[in-house]
Amino acid sequence: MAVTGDETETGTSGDLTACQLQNTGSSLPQGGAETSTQGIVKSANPSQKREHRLMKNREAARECRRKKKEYVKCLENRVAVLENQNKTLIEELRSLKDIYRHKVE
DNA sequence: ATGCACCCGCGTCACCTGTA
DNA sequence: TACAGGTGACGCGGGTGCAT
Repeated sequence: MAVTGDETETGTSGDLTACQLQNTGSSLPQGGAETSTQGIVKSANPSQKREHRLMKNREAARECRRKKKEYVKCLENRVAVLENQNKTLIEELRSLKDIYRHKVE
């Protein structure tokens, strides 16, 4: 059979998982005694806490968008690969039908 | 040059979910 | 149960292409 000239095999090929939008789980080391997650002192005043929260969220949003963009790009690549694969298979089917027709004639 | 529509990235808020 | 992180939704400002 051999899908000619295609790097991926038929069906759900391996790199599907490469497009998964997963949590990288930034694994922040839980800080020691007085600090919360990232250096902000637990006893910080409310406005400091708010600033810190906004800053963290800002970064989180940036990262989230970056990952989403990467994910979309990955899906687009996969679409391109599958479209090529589809074309190749259609072509193969066509030539097999041709061969078969000549045999029965 | 200018007005307009469209796109993109950003910051913020609100909500959800997982974890200690 | 409080807290932190991820993400959808919203509004805003700047860049770009196009018609006038």
